[in-house]
Amino acid sequence: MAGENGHAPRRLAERLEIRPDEHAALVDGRPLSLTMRELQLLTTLAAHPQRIMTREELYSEVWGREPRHADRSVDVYVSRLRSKLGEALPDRRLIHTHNGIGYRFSPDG
Amino acid sequence: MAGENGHAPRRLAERLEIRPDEHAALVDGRPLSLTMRELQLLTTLAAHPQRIMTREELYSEVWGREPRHADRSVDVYVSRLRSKLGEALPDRRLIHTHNGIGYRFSPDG
DNA sequence: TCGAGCTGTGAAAATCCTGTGAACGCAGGG
DNA sequence: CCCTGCGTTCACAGGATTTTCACAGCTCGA
Repeated sequence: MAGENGHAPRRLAERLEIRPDEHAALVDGRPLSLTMRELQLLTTLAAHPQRIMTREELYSEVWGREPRHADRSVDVYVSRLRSKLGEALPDRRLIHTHNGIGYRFSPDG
Repeated sequence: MAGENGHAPRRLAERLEIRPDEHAALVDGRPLSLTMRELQLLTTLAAHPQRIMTREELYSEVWGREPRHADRSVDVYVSRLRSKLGEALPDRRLIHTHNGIGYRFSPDG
C-alpha cells in the first residue's frame, strides 16, 4: 500500500520545508513559530500547490467542520500566516488571494 | 456520456487549460489571476471553439440577463481578458473580433 | 492564582472588482 | 479631407471583498 496520509514532508521553493508529523515548518532549516492553526492551514494550502482552494474547503480541512455563514476565520489566519512567512521570506509571496473564491499556495512566489 | 454540462476541463492550445469547477484558467499549469467575470467570459468563449458568438449571446451567458441597448460591457471585458492572456501567452491571439457580430475563440492562436 | 499565548469574532481600514461614459484609433464612403 | 460607424481602451465612482486590528474568553504551565 502506498499508505499516503498526506503528511509527508515537503520541500518547497528550496527554502521552505514542512514537516507536519513534527509539527514544524522550516525556513532555511530554522523553524517558524507557528501556532497549531497556522501550521494546519499552511500544511493544507501547501498540500495542493497551484490549486485555488475555497474558504469552505480550507475551513473544512483545518477546522474539521463546516464554517458559519460569512465566517472570516480563514482570512484572519491567512493574514497571520503571511505575516510570519513574510518575516522569514521577505522576497516571496507564497499565498495568493483569488477574489471571490479563496486562496492558492504557489511554491515559487 | 453525452451528459455534457459545459463544465468539463478543457485543454487548449497545448498550454491553456480551463477548469470552471475549480474557478481556474491555467497557463502551463499555473493559474491566471482572473476576476469572476473574466473567467466566466473566457469559459463561455472557450466552450464554443471557432464559433462566432454575438455580444448578446455572450452577455446572456455570462451576465444571465439581456444587455441594455448599446451595452459595451462585453467589449470591455474582452479587452481585459486579452490583456491578461497576452501577458501569459504573448505569442498567441486567442480571441478574434468579428466586425459587426461579436467574438470567436480560437484555441490555436 | 497569575501571566503568556492561542482562538475566534466584530468591525474599521484598505484594496479590488464592476459597470459605465467618454476618448481614441482606424477604415471606408462621400 | 471630413464624417461616420465600430471596436478598443482609459478613467472613475460605487459597491463588494479582503486585510488587519482590537479584544474577550480559554488553556496551560509556572
